Amino acid sequence: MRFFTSILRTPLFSFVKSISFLRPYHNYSPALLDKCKHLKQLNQILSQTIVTGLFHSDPFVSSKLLLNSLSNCFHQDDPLGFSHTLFLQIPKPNIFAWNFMFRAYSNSSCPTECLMLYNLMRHTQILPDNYTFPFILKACARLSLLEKGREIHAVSLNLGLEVDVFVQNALISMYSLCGMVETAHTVFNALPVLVRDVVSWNSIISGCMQTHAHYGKALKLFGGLLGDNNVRPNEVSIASALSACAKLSSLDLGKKIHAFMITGGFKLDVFISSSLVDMYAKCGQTDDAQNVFDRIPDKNVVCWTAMIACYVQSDLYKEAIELFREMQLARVTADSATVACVISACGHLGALDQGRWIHGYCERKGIEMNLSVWNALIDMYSKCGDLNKAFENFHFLTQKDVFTWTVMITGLAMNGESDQALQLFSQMEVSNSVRPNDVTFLGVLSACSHGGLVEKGSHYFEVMSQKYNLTPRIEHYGCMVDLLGRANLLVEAQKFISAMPIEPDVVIWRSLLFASWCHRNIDLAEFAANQIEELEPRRCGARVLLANAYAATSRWNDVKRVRKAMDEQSIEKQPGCSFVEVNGVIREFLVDDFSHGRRDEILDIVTRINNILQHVQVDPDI
DNA sequence: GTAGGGTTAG
Repeated sequence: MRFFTSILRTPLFSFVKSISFLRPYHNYSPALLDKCKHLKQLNQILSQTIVTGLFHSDPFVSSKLLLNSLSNCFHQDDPLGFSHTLFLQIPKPNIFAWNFMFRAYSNSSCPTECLMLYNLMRHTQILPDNYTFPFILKACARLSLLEKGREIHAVSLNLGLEVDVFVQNALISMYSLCGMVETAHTVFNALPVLVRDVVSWNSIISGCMQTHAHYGKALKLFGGLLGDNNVRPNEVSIASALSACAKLSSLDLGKKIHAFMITGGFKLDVFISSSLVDMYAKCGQTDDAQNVFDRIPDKNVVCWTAMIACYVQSDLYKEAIELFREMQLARVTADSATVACVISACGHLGALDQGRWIHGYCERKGIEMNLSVWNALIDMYSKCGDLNKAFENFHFLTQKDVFTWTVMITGLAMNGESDQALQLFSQMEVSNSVRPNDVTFLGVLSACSHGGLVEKGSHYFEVMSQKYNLTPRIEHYGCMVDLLGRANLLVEAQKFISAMPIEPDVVIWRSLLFASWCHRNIDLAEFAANQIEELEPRRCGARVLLANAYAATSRWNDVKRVRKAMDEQSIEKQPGCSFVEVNGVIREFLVDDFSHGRRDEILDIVTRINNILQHVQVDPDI
């Protein structure tokens, strides 16, 4: 192909062009071109049209050839290069040829090229038409070029396209993707009711969803679409509405839309099914998500990822990794969204070997390493205790977002590096590129708590609301109680709880109970345990801690009393549980659980597994 | 022309 591309630029090409009038025209056949699926065939036809002169004299022929090369996309590394060269050889491309190029570039990885070509066209006699504008506006939207978009809008008005529904729909999308939802609404409202179609509705709905997170507004608009007698919603409308329900965790409405879909005879395609899986997942309905997922016949990467993400969101990390494995066996290649979820699962399990393997998998499979993946990796390495590797990746990133800073700060805090965590937070503030959010402050406060830095903690608690206008959530109050409690400031901790503007939950009382136990304050421990019992009468955690507190002060009768009460109410102690990675295999261990064998037996099994693994050739991607 | 999945958390 490269050979041919270069031919187009050579003097030989000009020579053939100049003698082409000598040849007859009858070799070209449009029907033949429609069937052409290989570069070699296209080259043959193209050569014929050049030799016969048709390529340069008949705009229909050159446009048809261009369209064929674009739709076949012959070269994977540079999918549009060949077509672009071909296009430049057309002496006076008609509007069809221009629009083919605009369409291709507006969907490509370099939409800028679309605008460059548009500028080129504006220097010719050819005027844009109603097909041109949607492509150019899409390129503006993808590049967030609001001013350029406005300019194009003005040109379209000059050409009298204010009631063309294709152009208006593209304007709605462009304005909302450029952050101008209000203007998008103005365009939508200005469309005569009989002109509006389902794409107009879908465009304004997804506009509300994408950049400004106006999920409630999106659902109201979906209601408006249902009430529009001239338009019937389609699969795109349903997918957007489900996505809004997912974002709002609105299970009732999500179920209603699911029912509406079934009764309305909508096609349950892989797109809608993925939205359904996600909706049930975000509403905490793992079983329903699983049911929908199991029934999807041709599962693609998106629905696999939606289900893996569902497991991660429900803290089912082992299941998430297992499903990823099944996805490998189904020969579906993961993408950046999938690996971000799976890496997160590895982090939560402390599965460093698996996490490293997935890092390598990304490199082997050429998965796009976007910021979400790097953030998940940094988080995974620090959760697994490999702070050096986490830092190495953190420093490697030239662009950092609020997740990047937050995972690193939190990672340092949880590894006991409080001073370093606070230093990094200062760096974040100085860099002034990213604004910390409420989760960043959870990291900062937990660093203070683990380092016993009471004054600093109180300072940052103030900074959070006063400087950054962030309202502390129950989690932040929890950090503060933990901070005061660990520092043996039990009275202050109790006062702090009383002064909280929100009702304390069990986690707050558990922190106080734990601190009271550590510092042997039995009265306060009893008080906190009572509070927990009121909130969670069937759970045993508080009583176990209280019994431990009595034991720590040798109050054996009280220990017996608490244990007896637990027995009488048939409340059993929940066994502690932890995950251990043995040569990349995640094993779950419970306290007093010998299902994996006794210690020497476990070691024996581990040795045997190691021996087997040494002699087995495992496909590294399965 | 419009559509689905992702990273941080006491």
